[in-house]
Amino acid sequence: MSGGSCLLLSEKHPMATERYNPRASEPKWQKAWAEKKLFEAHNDDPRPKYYMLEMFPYPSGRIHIGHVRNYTMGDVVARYKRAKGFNVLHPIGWDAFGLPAENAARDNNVNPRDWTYANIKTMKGQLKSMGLSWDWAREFATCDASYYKHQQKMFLDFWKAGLAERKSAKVNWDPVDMTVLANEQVIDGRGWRSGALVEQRDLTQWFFKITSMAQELLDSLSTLERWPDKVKLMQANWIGRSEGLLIRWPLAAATAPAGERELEVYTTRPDTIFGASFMAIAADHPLTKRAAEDNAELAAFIKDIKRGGTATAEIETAEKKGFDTGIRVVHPFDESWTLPVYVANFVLMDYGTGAIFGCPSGDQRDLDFANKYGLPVIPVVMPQGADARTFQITEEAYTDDGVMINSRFLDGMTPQAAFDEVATRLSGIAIGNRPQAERKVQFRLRDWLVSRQRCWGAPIPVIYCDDCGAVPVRAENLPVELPDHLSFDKPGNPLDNHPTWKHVDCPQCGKPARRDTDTMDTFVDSSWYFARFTDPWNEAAPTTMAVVDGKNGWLPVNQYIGGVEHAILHLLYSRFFTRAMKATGHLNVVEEPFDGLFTQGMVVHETYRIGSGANGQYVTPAEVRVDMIDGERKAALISDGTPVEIGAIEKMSKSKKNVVDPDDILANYGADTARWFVLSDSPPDRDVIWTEAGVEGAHRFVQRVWRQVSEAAPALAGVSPAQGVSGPALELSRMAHRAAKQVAEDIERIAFNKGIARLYELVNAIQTLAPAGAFTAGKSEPSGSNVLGGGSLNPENAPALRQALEMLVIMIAPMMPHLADECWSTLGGTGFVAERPWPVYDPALVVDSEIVLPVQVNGKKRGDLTIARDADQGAVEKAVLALDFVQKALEGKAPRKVIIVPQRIVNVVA
RNA sequence: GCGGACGUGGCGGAAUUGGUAGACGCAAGGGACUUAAAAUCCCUCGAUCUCUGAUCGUACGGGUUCGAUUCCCGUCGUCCGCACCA
Repeated sequence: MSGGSCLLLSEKHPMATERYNPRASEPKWQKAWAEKKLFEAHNDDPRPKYYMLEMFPYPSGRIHIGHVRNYTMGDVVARYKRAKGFNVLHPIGWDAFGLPAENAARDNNVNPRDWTYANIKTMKGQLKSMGLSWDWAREFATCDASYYKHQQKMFLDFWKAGLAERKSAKVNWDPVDMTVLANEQVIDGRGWRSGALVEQRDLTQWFFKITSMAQELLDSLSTLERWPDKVKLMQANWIGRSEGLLIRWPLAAATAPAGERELEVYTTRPDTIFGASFMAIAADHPLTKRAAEDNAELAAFIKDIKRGGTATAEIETAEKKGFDTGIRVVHPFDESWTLPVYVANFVLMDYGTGAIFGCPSGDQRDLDFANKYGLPVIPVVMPQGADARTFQITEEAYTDDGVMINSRFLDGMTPQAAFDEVATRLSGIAIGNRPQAERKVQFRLRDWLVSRQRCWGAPIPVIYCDDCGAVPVRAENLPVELPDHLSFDKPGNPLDNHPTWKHVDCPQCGKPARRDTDTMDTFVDSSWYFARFTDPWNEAAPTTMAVVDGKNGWLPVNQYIGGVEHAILHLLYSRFFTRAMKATGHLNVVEEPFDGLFTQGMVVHETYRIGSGANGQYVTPAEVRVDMIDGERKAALISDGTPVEIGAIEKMSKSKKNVVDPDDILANYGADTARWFVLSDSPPDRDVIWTEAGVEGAHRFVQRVWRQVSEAAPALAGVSPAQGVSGPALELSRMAHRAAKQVAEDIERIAFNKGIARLYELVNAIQTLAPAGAFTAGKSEPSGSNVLGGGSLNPENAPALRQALEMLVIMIAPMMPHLADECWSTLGGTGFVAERPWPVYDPALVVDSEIVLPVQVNGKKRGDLTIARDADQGAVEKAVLALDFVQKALEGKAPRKVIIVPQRIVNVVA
């Protein structure tokens, strides 16, 4: 066992059959498929449509093993669906805008465009060697002007429709990437790409109004039956709906700054209103600003918490701090009850109203705050059955359901009833022209900030004129193309620094004006590419209404496959974009872009390290050999035998060096072996551990199939396939037909590992019933248990063997398409396997006429009963009670009960 | 802190609605073939014991059931998402 090179393919064999050589075979078939345009879909093909899509790659330079797994899975589904008679659309393109190109451009003094297209060329070559059944005729990159032109058109359409707007807001600023980020792109307070602590800045930027669809995006999750629950839950949490009450608290006149009358708060727990003991408002709250005008101490406090609070991450860990403004509010249900108003560092200005009422007994954070500042703690909800007179809250808030106490007219109610009672009463009281409280649904979701201060993206097609303001670029002037030359000499956005690009005349008045030098978030590019694939040739419009969706259209994507890391960002944005496209006339009916979603696991690998601690150095699997020494796996450097420590199994990463290069695998073993390996063993949604031994196992299987087929082929020349009727031929047909049924079901359910196990079983059975080698070598063993007779293939059995092998070849084709075609042509088949339909199984062959029923006594298996499949319950019971071990267990007594689960099991209760 | 998922041999994992636990693969051990190696083929492979059989066994402790890997309650552990969201 080693992680190093492999010589398998260069070995010479004196045996009759040559080893299968993927290096010769795979390019041959890839070329033949391309020439036949086998995988190009036609929009006017009358067969039922099936749209199979994998998340398209970013052209980083080289493919990684995760691509191999993702695209193999999609290819299995695409090839299978073709065999099932569908007109399959299986396109590929490039998510080609983004920061790595800019960084490469800056560091190596190249044009980001050249860098990107060179990478695409390299990766395209690599991916083509995998034999994926993609429709390359529809390929595009999002950095093609012919693509982003339409995106710019849709941006303007969204603007016109009120789905995009320019507004000033507090935004996340990434100080390393020097750009703003959307909320979704801030992870643990850091930029999703740079990892830098994100700062808050007030800027005027473009937003897509995704919040206007918050309710709809939430509700429609329940219609996505073929999405993982996990992803739906993550989206639901992200949208973060809550139901509450907006309550206006009058300020006590003597304590309020001049002109200030009330404080409006949002709460989801109005039932706890009699447990309120303080109000807390954000540092940015207007009332805070008023209060600080003549309170230097407060002003200093605000300055202090704002300094600590520029970075989101710091807010999260900061100690809870408050400052009593001296302002008092009056309790809505008791004019004589006033509560202090604090400025607190834990209250966020951009959620709710930026103000809360604190109920210490029902909220841990409020309790901590109250204990710190000596504020009252009044229990208002207690568990069922507790004693209201003695129930107390000291260190731990009570947040569960229960009974209302210490709450006057709410006492004895459930919190839910109390919620409604408070809502009803306060809604009925008017202050000025408005009720004192109203029900309000609040979302956590914020609008999608799409402006980026970057040069390698789709330009925002807006011109700013001193007189006319923000003016859309005229449709006939689209696309707004990026300039050919970009200079990274100066800091900041090269588009902004460009000497001429931004200077244009106002489309409205003709006066000199300036372009928007921001580009769109690259997640905009990937929010509609799936729609563009349906007709990438349309120059006039983003989509062609006749084919994009609806009766004769492609969308929604039937099966989408990609990484779970896009569970929120890409998938939520795409769902919004699809709705926005429908609203602006770019789609007919579809609102959900992806009917079926599958999130595949990662490819992980052991790590290898020399030395430990700070001196430890990771080494690549290719440099290491692993041997079994005294039952223990030991690793050492191949070069000089230096001992190497075997570390944890982790996601492949450059820093841990636990990467395997797909190119090496493809060169050593071929695409089919790589494809087969990434599909076997682990369920597709879980991580798969890459091991050299596993790859070699996959390669052994490739050779086994080849040997089986190629050695039987001469004996099968001129034989027509047919089902076997008896003996080993019948058994062979049973196995093949059963596999045809099961493998299809497994692929439909995206359980490729199980389908592969079935195929192993089938090959094992074929090998037992028709031993390879017997056809060519003179040393066969004639036997009644296989299809041979007298040392060669019994002619009576030949049709069944031919059928089983043909079925096998068609069934392995989705996973190992090159080997399948090589086998197919060796068997004398015409055309390509990809043109063959999926084998139809004979239902009579997949059920046995006799079944083996396990027999339990008192729930423990004691033996089997072989009986006719259609035997009735009475016959089964009789036969069971006659069994030796049952008789013995019953000791002559009658059974208390006999439970017969038809076709499954019998349990005798003694 | 909140929400969710998961826990099965030496390893990856099967077991479709509660019905034979360990399919299939990997690793390991033994054998055949070979001058030798590779390749290939055959056999063994959850644990224990009084070994032609029996007992135990799906993280741990309970429960429901004729029957539990599967359902319920509790404990422990691992992973993921969100996180001062009022």
